[in-house]
Amino acid sequence: MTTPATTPLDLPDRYDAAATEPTIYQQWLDAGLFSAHAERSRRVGGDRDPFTIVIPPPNVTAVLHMGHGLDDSAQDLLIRWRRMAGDEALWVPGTDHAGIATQNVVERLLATEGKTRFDVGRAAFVTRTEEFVRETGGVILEQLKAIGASCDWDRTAYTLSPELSRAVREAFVRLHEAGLVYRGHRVIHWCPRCLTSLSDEEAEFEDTAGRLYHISYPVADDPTRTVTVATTRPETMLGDVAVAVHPDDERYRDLVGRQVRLPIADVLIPVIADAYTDPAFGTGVVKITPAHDANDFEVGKRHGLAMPVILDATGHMAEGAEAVGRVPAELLGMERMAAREWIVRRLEAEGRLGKVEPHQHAVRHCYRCATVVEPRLSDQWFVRMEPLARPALQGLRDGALRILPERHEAVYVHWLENIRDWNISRQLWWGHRIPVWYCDGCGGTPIVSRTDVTACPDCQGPVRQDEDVLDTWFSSWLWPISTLGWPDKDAPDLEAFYPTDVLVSGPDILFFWIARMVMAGYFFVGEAPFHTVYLHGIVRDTQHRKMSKSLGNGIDPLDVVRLYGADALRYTVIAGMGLGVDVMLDPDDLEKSFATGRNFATKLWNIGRFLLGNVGAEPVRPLAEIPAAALTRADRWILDRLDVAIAECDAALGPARPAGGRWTEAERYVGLRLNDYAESARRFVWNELADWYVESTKARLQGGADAEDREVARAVSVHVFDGALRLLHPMMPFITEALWQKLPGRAAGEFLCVARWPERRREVPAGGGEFERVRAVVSAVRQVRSDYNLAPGRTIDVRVVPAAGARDVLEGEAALIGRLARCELTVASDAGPEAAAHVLLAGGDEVVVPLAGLVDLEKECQRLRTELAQLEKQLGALTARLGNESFVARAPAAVVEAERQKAVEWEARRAQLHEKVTALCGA
RNA sequence: GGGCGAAUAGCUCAGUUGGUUAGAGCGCCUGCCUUACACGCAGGAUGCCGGGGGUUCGAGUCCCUCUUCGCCCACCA
Repeated sequence: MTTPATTPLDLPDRYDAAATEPTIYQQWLDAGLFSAHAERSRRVGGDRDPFTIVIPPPNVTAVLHMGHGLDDSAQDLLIRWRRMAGDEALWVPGTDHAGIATQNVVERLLATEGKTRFDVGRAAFVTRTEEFVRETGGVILEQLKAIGASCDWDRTAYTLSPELSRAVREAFVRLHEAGLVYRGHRVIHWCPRCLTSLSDEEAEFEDTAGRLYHISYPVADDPTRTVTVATTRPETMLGDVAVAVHPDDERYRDLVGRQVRLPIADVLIPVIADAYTDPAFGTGVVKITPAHDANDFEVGKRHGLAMPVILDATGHMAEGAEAVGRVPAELLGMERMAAREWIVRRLEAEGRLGKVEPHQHAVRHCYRCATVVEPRLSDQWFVRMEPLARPALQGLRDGALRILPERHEAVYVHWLENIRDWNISRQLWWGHRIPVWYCDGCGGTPIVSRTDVTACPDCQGPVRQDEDVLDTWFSSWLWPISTLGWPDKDAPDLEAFYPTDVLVSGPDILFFWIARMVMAGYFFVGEAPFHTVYLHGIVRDTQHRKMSKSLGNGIDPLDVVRLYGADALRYTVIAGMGLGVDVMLDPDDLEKSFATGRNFATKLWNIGRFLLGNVGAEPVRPLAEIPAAALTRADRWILDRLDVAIAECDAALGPARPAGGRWTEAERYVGLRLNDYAESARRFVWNELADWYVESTKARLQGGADAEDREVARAVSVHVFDGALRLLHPMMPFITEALWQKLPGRAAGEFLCVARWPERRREVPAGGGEFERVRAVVSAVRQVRSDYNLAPGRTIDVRVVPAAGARDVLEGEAALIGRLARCELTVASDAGPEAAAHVLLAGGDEVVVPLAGLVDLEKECQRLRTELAQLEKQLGALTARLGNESFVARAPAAVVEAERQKAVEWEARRAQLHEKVTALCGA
């Protein structure tokens, strides 16, 4: 190894992410760079636009997985971008107490001790859970630091904190005061394992292969007749109170009003007519079980039917209210699936079982434990959603709110337009206790209160609080307002930072969380909580399966950080993050999955090592002080390319906020193309800065032949590398910060993290400029070298015959071309007679590589003839198009003009090629 | 059952309102340890843009249809 272990600037020859990243992160923290200052917000008289993101709060007991890695990388990118752009950037971190999820975890812990939560009791269980959260919770927030998340940790929130709990109570009470919270008695989704009710969203459909059982019920007053019902759930039949047919169904019209005998339970139930029945499905007769099916419940209400309960909370057979005598003794206490088997066998024995068909249907499952949900009749608290949905819909239509990708807007609208009331009570112990108290003494109306109630206001007697807790999402939907200080009306953060800006999330919680936040924002504060919803894709494995713990196909982001660094992780996921497109990673090959990011980080490091090492520590001259004439063609080119890169990155990231407060049609779906941003920045750094500018500047920086020119090269090099680091910083914060701080002229305590986002020096004119000519000649020579297998070390003679007006450029850059292409370049007036390889460039320059003994004239002619034939074909098509009157008349003038110009160029090139072929190869 | 989306190089995906010879990363092939980088450099190959039909001067892009896949929603037991 000839390279010294370290350069004078102390840049190791291999970037050590593991050693660098924690140090840098600590520097940012120590400097307080992530802390937002409310008073700087323009909304309260400051001079900065606020830019706020609230993190989708992970479950407090969660550990970081790749989904977070993606989600939080995107958020950090946006926050860092805006921070650099001069906004007062606030990223609010925090966690969610996650009612069912956390309770389940602690219950599993108790189970290892052979106990249930009922053994320890409510108070002790809650204490135990609090301890568990205190000990193990919040790990994920520490892990976020490892990936560089620039959250304002002083504002870390927790849905079950006293502050946020106060917001939850306030919200409940206000909704109640507005008549939007009510107690409802109806069939809801019940998880017999979690022992709680669930909202519609929490009871997820899953296609399941079931069976459709046909059961015949004898008609009571006609022993010769039976009616056959079809059901997927025979175990519920003991709760039947009727069978229903469609009012217009001729087959059963005469039976309506008569009775049938319910097998096994042996009770008489009526045949009723109800339009709910679909005559085309099954037999056209449906059994009605109001206590165990939401639809049947509605039918039961319409017909004033009894609602016998035959399953208990745990999903075991029981005789509840109005069901006494219906369930045979052997069945009592039997689990529902076993009961199904038992009943089917019994029906078969009694000759009541008809055909049993395989039946594919959607069955609801608990979203936390995947247990089949049991519809259950019970009393729950509900939120009337329709009034809340209206402004949320209007906000989207008005452009106060946009959702990217666009297609999700339709999903959002459809859900809100068909919104159903929200069951917010959970029969859990972990969560916000519902702020309702009952007085058993006087039995008056329930007391809904912001503060704890200790005695009945009417009779002074004892009161008891509602046993239930609120749905976890009832605290989550307040997140953008509660974390900023609501319900304090004059909370400084609320005034300075609300509404927030972008909400970043996967599409899976659009209904659970995002749409509800919008509703809460409008209802409680009167404004949408953010103007942009950015929905990214899901992380999947190579078989396109969602990464999950149970499948064991997950990737631990911390493994990736340890192996390749946070920057590599971030770059990889962001470069792969098309708008709304899933990101595919291979959990079995981290090397391959993250090579993109790791390779790019290494490249960047090496550019830095070279440039910083050769530029030295002396401050460079400001670009503005360098006369234009002192800039080389390469200098001008790379400065232009930087401007192009800045323009492309700005365009890809898009408008930070709607210019006029509302999204206009023109800008509504623009921006947040994170992968485009990544690609533009990468292309500039790698394919332009490293491949061309650094290569072409080596001699100027190292040679020292011309001290004045070296200063120019130093200044331009530092300027463009600085620009590159700024462009990359939101995506790769650590390595860019490490390099940036070593740029010459940096004072101690300066941070890229808060340096200004780059701005273009000028509009970049169209056309490649003179340096493009240099690049084309170099590429042509390299191609010839490769075609003829010339050893890289061998310097060859090359002649170039310039196009009209290009002589100065080529003569001026002959030395540079010679270095880049390893050749002795002479500018000639004609190609010369001997055997040589010829490349005719698009700009009209001709590169001639005489290679005595190597060049095969036949081959050269073949190549040139092929090229000529191809060009003639294309030119023919172009000429035909231009000769087409319809085209000329109907195509936009600019298009026609462009085609004309192209035709002129092609014709010139054709002539040149033709001449070359004639001269070289004869007719 | 309803709605939405996707189908482009071996793989993952770009391709903006129709307008040059359809691009990138990874992979692959050839040659190189050229004193920043082999996690690299230089060069290269690979596409009936899912099938069919239509609109248009012009279609990967718009319309219809078929096929395949995916997602969301849904009270047919």
